[in-house]
Amino acid sequence: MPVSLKDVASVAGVSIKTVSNVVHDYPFVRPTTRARVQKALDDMGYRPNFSARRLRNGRSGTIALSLPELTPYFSELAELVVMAAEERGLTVLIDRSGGERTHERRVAGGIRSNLTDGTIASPLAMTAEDVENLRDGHPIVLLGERLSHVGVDHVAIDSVAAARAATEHLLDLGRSRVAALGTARRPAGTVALRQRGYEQALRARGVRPERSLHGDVELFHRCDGYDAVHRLLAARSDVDALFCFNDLLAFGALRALRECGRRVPDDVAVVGFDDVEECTYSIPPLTSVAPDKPAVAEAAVGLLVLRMSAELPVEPREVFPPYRLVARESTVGG
Amino acid sequence: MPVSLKDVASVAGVSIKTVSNVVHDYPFVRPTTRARVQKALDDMGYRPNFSARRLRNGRSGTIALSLPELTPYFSELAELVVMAAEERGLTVLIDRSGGERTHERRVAGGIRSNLTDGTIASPLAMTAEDVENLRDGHPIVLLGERLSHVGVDHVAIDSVAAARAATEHLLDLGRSRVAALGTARRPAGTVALRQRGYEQALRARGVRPERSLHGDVELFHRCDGYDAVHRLLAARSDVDALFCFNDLLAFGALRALRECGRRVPDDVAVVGFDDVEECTYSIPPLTSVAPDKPAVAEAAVGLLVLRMSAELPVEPREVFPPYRLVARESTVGG
DNA sequence: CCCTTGTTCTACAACGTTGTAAACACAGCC
DNA sequence: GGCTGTGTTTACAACGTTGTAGAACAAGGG
Repeated sequence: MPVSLKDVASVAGVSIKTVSNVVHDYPFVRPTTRARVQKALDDMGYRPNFSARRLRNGRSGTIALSLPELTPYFSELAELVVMAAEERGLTVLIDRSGGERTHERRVAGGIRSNLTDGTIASPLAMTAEDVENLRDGHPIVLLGERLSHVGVDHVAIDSVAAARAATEHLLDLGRSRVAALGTARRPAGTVALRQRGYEQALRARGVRPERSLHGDVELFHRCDGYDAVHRLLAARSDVDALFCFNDLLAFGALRALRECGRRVPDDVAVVGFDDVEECTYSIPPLTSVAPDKPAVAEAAVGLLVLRMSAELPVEPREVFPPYRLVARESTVGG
Repeated sequence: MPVSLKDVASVAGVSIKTVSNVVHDYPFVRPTTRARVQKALDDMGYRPNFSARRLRNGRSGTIALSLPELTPYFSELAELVVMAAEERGLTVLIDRSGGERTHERRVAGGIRSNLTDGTIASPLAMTAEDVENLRDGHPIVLLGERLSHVGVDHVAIDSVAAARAATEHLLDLGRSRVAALGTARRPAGTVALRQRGYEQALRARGVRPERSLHGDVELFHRCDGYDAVHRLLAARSDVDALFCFNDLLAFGALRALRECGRRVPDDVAVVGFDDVEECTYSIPPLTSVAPDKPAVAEAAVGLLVLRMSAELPVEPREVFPPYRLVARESTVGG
């Protein structure tokens, strides 16, 4: 039995609008009236009805965060997005899209339909067309580098440069047979960029990229890294370094390497990507590319707020938050 | 510029209600009319306005999942809750409460106010009173064993029995100086239950619990486990087993043990709690108490749906999903 | 032909909120 | 007393939706 403005109004003996005015700290309310209304408000435990507000003024104060999965990196990012949004008085609706295209469409389409004022999405399976179609007027900010050609706001670290730095770090250690873990037969999006950075680094040192040093995967989970490393070592037992396209792959790799009797970093040096908290505690601790996650979250929310409050269409913007390579024992020894 | 029923109606040349009837598959619509309306619906890209629906019929089809943090266990659980809710046509709004009392109140109070139809909460800092006060009519299901005395639906594994089983597992391995990691000076909620199970197991084997085998922590993060183990080993270098109240503590412990030159499980056997995915890939893989997470999620959503659809007050129910101990190399060797 | 029954469609009200505009009270001033 | 201005309060409409009630029409039975 929720309490409405009407209920409060009748108890306080004023009009609905006056109660609304008190709730919103409208200045022209007589102090005595304000006190009386406030008391009724408190006594009755009034809570505004967000649906009605939203219906009335077209804003819900809620944004959607659509993530393919709640893996560690996305979880850490989600925490930061929630905090950044909170500072702006926004509530975040976290949606796990599962990376299935249909569902992601539903988010950008269905949920946005009046539940949220905007969406921050990390699209795994949406095409540029999907985004274009479903956006129509609904503010969207994309996380990650896919679809960068679409006219949409965009937040992503420079994956090519970061991947290149990670690979160079391994080369600097004197490793020459650096494998890439996370490649794909038909690389797209993030995979393509990291793969490019990896190859750039090799070529810059005069090392020829070899297909046999690719560890192809379907997904970016621990088990994919684990399986791929077993396959990789079977084919190329001389691998002496591993650049993993994300940390989960690296954790799977660490385990597989151990099972194959390779010491890390002595026999094989390993670098990950994302710098999730687990990196500090894995054995050995994992060297990783650390995107400035607070900056990513802040930029995403900031861009979205901007776009939500924009009256006129705004030129799509791209933000490239900083990153750095955090060297730990998986490359530089104990 | 969202499309409303009115817009579609005027294009299709029918009344608003007829469009609504088509949208809802109301049977008494002439096929020709239905086709005409459906075409307009599709052409114009009509999307229902959830706020208006919610306002009109008091249901939003959204439930809140309020978690203290997006740590691995909660992330895995959240995924399952989202899936369980999806099967029932519900959208989940994940809210990271941060474990701060004020915020958790806001969720059970503020957000519930008409954004969601119900709340699944894992309360860390709410008192029984808080829950009682803020519930009033709003369906709530609690995860975890705190506040079990409150008249609220409740889903939690039998923490005492599970903790006891974990401790017994260590004792069965012949360990006699089993430390508990995650204790508190003033144990409450989950901590108190797991501590009780731990002590029950010891006493059942005629082992006297010792205060010096407690590893007190503030929080349940990796770093807390790490710090506590360093302190513990400084005080009691004879520890030969470690029962950690959650997996993150255990991961911190694994690292600290390694730094102190203890081999796992040879010198110290380690058991965790929650069985997060990371357990399979840690080095060594971590023995852990594995709650049936899908069952937990299913039960929570099921109870909530029941309560949401209940006309009359329903007797509060408690569900205890099963759990099992998954033995891995951190206790049973490589 | 009227009456009933069934199908198809519509008008209206209401959910709770807030912006607009206007009403009202009461100063101070000509 | 009428005017202007300022402060305080209110009535009304509208946001998009759906339940209720009933209108309009056709078919079938007496």
